[in-house]
Amino acid sequence: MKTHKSANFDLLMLEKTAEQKTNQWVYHLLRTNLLCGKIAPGIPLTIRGLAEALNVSPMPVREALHRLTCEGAVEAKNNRRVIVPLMTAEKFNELCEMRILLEAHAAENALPYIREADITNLESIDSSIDEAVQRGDVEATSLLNQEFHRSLYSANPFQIVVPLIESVWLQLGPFSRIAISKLEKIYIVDRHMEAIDALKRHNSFGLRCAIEADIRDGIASIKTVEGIHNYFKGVA
Amino acid sequence: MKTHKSANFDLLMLEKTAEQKTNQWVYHLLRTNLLCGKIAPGIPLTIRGLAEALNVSPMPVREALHRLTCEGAVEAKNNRRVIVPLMTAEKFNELCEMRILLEAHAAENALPYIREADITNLESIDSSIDEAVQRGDVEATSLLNQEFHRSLYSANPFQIVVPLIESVWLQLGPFSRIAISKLEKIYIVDRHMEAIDALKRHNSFGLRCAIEADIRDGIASIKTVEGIHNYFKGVA
DNA sequence: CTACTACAAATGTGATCACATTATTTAAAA
DNA sequence: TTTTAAATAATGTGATCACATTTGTAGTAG
Repeated sequence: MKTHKSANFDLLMLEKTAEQKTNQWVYHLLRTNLLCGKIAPGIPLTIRGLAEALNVSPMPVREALHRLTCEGAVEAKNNRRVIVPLMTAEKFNELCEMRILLEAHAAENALPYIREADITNLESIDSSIDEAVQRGDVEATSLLNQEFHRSLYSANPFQIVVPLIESVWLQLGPFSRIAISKLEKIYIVDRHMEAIDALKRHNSFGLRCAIEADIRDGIASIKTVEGIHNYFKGVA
Repeated sequence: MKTHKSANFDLLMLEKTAEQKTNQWVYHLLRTNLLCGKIAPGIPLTIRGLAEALNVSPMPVREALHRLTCEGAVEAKNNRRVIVPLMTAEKFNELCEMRILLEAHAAENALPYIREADITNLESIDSSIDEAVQRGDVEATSLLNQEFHRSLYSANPFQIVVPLIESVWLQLGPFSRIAISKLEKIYIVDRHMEAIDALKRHNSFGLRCAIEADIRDGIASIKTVEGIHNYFKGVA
């Protein structure tokens, strides 16, 4: 029996597919948990603790944590601790501006490559989001929402912006969860529908507006949350 | 005597400072070599080969290569090879657009935080660039040029965009070297001077224009290079 | 001379260990 | 009871090893 420190992480597990290496599995698992806000800011993530919690050797966890660090998802303090970074109001604003800047650009540059199959796919994802919202599944809603955006931007085969966008998402992680959990169903669906309509009409400006509005809706909904200030830095 | 594979990498060495860990040293060394184009696209980078060339154990190289992979500086093929990715015309255009988008934004958001000390620092860097250009030192010019831009954008203490910009730089790495090597001295200095002037006058739009022009000059100079097509994918 | 097969070398991944550094607990003193 | 100091536990880093997979090279058959 390990008498270590009872590393009880409350993680949502993913099954490890056969073709993916252990480090990829660990990376995607941690990443998913960060993106849907399952790991709270401030608590330290340790290599050995996670390794024990996931029943793997420390090595894959080490690589996954390093990768998440360089993507900005977690922060390596100088005192040898890795934590989910605390949010500040200024950083939050910068991240939101960055989302709009990058995603509006990505959407416009994806538009010329959109085919009917892509639109069908997006509509399918959107209806999945609808289901997830109706059954109150916050994690699924958050992840499906990201899949919607990523699928749209990835239609451009020469795109290099998605990794940058995902880095921003990772840094917004815990907050996007709050946003989605408080979000009225109507807003999300509407904006995604607007985006799909713009795609069908090859309307570049309309697409940009829909994406921007979708993001701003999320931001606005965050700011209406009652105890939102408690999630910012400086408050325990 | 190791009879391995004579891993002769032509790297420009950096001295390992006392306070930095081995993996950080390896990372910065490889990064610097990639940024100034010392490592040509296509050739495979191996953990053991680099470890032998740098006289370190494979472990720090492993971490450095993983980090560079997730930053897009090198590409991990599905067969187990890590190479400097080959450039395509479309990808090049996307990267250039991304530079302008991100750096113009970064410059504008840095402007309110610029102090006289920052301007003095930028002028100092600019004169160093001048010296490097005059003595024909391509690597130094490339690195100093990046330092100019990074220093400018980093004036904003809440900035989160510099890591994204650096990722784009890394992906443009080998090409920026070509650009700088062919660049007329006048252009660089002029644009940087324009930027500094705009800073002094707190002229946001002027700053944006100067940065955009600086980037576009670099792109334009690349496109005038004679054998530039040889550096794109598809040509040996 | 070319194409396919088998053997050998090399590679990335994961595991385990040693060590210096840091965090946490325990004990003592005020 | 509070503060300080020593001792103990835990951590990240780097090194080495084992193993499955892939690459590269001879060697053979056609």
